[in-house]
Amino acid sequence: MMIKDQIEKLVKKAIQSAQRKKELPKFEIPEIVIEYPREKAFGDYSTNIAMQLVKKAKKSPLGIANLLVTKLVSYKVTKELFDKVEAVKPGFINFVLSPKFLVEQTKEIIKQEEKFGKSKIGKGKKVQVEFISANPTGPLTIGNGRGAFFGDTLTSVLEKSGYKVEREFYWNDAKASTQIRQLGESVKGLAQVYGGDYIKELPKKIKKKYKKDVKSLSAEEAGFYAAKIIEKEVEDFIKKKLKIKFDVWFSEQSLYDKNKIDKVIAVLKRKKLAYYKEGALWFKSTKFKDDKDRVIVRSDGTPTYCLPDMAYHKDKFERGFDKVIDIWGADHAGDVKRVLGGIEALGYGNKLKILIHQMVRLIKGGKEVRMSKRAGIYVTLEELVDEVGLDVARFFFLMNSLDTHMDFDLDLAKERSEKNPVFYVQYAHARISSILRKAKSLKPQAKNLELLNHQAELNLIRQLIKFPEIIEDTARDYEVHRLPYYAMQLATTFHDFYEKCRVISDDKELSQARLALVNATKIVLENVLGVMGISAPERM
RNA sequence: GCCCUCGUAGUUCAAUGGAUAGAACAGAAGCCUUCUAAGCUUCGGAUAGAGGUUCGAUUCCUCUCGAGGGUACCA
Repeated sequence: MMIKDQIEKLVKKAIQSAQRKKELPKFEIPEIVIEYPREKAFGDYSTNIAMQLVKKAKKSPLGIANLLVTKLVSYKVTKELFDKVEAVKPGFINFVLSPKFLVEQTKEIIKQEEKFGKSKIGKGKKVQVEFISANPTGPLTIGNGRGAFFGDTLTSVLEKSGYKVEREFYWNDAKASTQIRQLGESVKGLAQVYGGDYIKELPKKIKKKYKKDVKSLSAEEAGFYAAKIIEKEVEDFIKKKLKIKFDVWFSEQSLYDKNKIDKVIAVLKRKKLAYYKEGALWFKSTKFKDDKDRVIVRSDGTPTYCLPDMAYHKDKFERGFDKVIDIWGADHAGDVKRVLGGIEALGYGNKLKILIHQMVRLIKGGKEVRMSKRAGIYVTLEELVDEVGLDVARFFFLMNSLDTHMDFDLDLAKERSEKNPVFYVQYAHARISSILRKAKSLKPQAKNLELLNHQAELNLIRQLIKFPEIIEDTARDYEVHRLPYYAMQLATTFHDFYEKCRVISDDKELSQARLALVNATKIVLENVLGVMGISAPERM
């Protein structure tokens, strides 16, 4: 059990005990939040429950805190876990972990190795995460980088938390869609909807691979073949350069081929959620909190994108996922209500979670440049990765919360890449590896750990044992940017330990203990970097 | 117009309603005869503005200003 949960339990027990003895009136106990205090002086964990109970208990916050602390310190478990539990104005209860407990945890880390941080909160649950899902009309841009690295890392976090996870990429490759037709027109040279050099190359590639002359193809077919070529290139790029593995590459066209589109229409009609107006078929999405009803089949008989969207999500749920997470850019934020309404209409309730990331603004020479795939103005993700390296690119994007509107300056990114904090974290790992190489004769094992009593040593352990909580919190709230910040904090704590405590010395027993701690740190660093898809170098 | 995000240090970003708002980069000053100085130590520097709710607001509510996105029988 995680230490946070244990504290929560203990506090709850203390409140209940006080209630039984009529020291506190009867009331329903609210959720007990355990947090990390900002200041080290306030201990390792802290709760504000006393202040929350003021109204219910009709007592002063500090009075409640003191009462609870009296109860808490009388418990046997408390004595084992904590050095100090104290009530502090204005009414916080602070917990300081005991060195004994910290040392025990270090053993646990070494024992569990790469399994450290795993939990069972997702046990038995199947989750699908769909991300990137860029249109097959051109290469991935830096804008796609956000969803790419976020999605990849989130799935790793979920896997570590016990979920069975599938990664899926959705290709909007339907011949009936406007963009594929327009792509075809661009390739045939009939229109210039999509620009960029790669468009000019496509007729040759189509000829080579499919033995077709684009001139003899319809716009739809030319677009479809062009899309297939682009898809292949993007898939290779994602696999080889981004090192992201998707389990499923889903084709929108397949929904048409398998008549899944018509089935949605049938369901909506049966549920009386579709109606004809002005020659078009409308979905009554206002019934599901959408701002207005949406056309699903145009008066010319072709479906709008709403329909395949619904069919696609219906298909996902028919595959038996307990939860489906979609990661979209803010340019699709307007579709959220409609899609949620759509799946509710089809009977899949609230199993869908849509995460929106804000756009990446491209800055050049201090000025914003409008990115446009259509106009061929953009920075590709490949350019960025080639320029700064995958580790830097991943860390850079992962550091931002999805809500942040990112300003991206390629020149600045290049200039700053060598100072990217990812190196700071990796350097900690390289230092550790170096120490372990030097100490080959002394095998790092969980021996003499009780000798670890220096503040720098204990602080390091404190950071290490946060890792499972970091993973669990992230699996719950999807705030993935927590990970890089944790990694930096852990590196800082390690570097501090390194400055203050020499690992290999004449004192063999202390050396062994410190080597064990260093080894535990290596394990956690590899874990957190691994989850983020970032390498942990042995040397730098 | 309406809807969704966002506005924090010179810059790029953090901060489940909590205690003295944190980092990194940039700037100033120090630290290598000892396990990697890609490191460590110290200093200066910020919540767009105005109200409100709360014991307590960067966080919640209202308004103003500013930025991005969306508002199609385009995707």
